[in-house]
Amino acid sequence: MGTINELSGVLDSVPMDESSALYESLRNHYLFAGLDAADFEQLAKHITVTPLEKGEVLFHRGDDASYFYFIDTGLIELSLIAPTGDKKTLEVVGSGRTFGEAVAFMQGHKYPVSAEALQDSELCRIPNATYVELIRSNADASMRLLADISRHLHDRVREIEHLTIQNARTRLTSYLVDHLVESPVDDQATARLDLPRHVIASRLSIQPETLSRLLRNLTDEGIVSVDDRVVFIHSVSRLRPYD
Amino acid sequence: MGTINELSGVLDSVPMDESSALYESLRNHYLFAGLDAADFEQLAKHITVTPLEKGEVLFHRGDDASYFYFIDTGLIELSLIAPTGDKKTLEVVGSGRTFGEAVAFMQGHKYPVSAEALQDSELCRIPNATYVELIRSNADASMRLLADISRHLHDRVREIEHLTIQNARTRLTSYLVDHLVESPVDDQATARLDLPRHVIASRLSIQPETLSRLLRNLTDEGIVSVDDRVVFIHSVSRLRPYD
DNA sequence: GATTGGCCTTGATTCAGATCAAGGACGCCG
DNA sequence: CGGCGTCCTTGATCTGAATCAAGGCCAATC
Repeated sequence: MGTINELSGVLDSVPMDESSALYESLRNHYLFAGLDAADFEQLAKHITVTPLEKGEVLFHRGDDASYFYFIDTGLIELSLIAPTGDKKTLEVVGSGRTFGEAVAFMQGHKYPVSAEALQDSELCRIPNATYVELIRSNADASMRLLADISRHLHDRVREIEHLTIQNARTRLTSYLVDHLVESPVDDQATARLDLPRHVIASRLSIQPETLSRLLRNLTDEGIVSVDDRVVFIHSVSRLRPYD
Repeated sequence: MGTINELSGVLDSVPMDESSALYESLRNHYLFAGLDAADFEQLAKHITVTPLEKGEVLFHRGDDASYFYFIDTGLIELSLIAPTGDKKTLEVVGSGRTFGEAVAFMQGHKYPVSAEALQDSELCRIPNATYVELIRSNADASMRLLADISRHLHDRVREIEHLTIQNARTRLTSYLVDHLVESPVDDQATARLDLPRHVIASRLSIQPETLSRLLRNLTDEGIVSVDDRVVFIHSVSRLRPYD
């Protein structure tokens, strides 16, 4: 697994093409939609596009944070890493989403998590300082950013809840209902496990072996059927008895 | 343990006295310091003062959130409560601090935690809507609020780190060094356990029995001495070998 | 077709921390 | 003084999930 830092990454990065589809999708992202055209154009001048290969680390926890990122294509894992090497995946972020934007306002300006590519990816690198300057004078964008960061905060509170007052099995069943391909019909539904098992296990704060055993238990109890990455849920209500 | 809701609480609440020391301490709080005098005066008209007795619940997780709070005196516990009745204390907030301010920007406007008084307390109730309206037109206050909520977010990430890649003993030693009465001298220091043991245990996501045993282990190993609420640390470096 | 390596599952065992049960130690109140 | 409630500690036992160890499955490569 290679490691790059933000500086070396700059070597591969190029200015963003101002007439690209990427430019438009950034423009429409809710963190930028509140900016007026002139402001956004100004910001765009400072945005560069960088590729990141699968397995490469964009930044480590504790690195100085001068940028946040928008994912054009690919998949980025945000995680905490113990001195022992154990890893806890906090979040996996995909195309069209941003990560690292909350760090711009933290004292110290260090990333609180590490970021690694789970797939070959294309990222837009947005300088914190420029963005902060712009939204300072833009109430609409400020409000959107406040809502965005508040949502992150709420997500973390839910995560802590799962970790402390729920057990591994409940975390898995929550994960399953959060990943349904469509709404349940007739108390039945299908979930897709679109990530490697070990990444899902880390997200749930369990070992891959435990994930395997829990899925087996649910299968043995006749609650689900597992076929590779597809989990067919025979009874959502039996899967989640306390809803 | 009594339970009130925000509505019934209103009965006891009174408008804030505009020439009180309380008015000044609110004025100087960083969430309000960014407002100009006229704006703050406007906001103050909507702020009321409410007493809360020890054991009373101010709001439950899931309640509609229309207010956030500033603590004049007292101690408020913010917690998650499982259907089984198990409780996880997320944070204990004391005089001069606010809680619930991030909720104003969340979709749904529900409190993600419950709030209960650990001591008789005096709170200022600040209406979200009024505050949000004011900071919308105040870049400085917006930036402070962004920093505030980002710090909360960072705290939660650290909490998750403690819960997932550290064990109970490490959580306790972290708690101890976070609660030193002054900086270590000569590798020695003193920590105060200012909360009831069961509240500390909940904050650390362990049982009171486990807390007791861990303190005993540290004592047996000669690393600390415990005298009621005071923990004397004979060797900070032995307490925290990985710093 | 054999070999290698990545990924996942399965079984056996261990362990950290919870739970259950039984006392202290203290303050408070009659 | 004795009784009582609250809070904390201690010991014995249990258990959910981790760890250790082995093997299965499949795709890529030679």
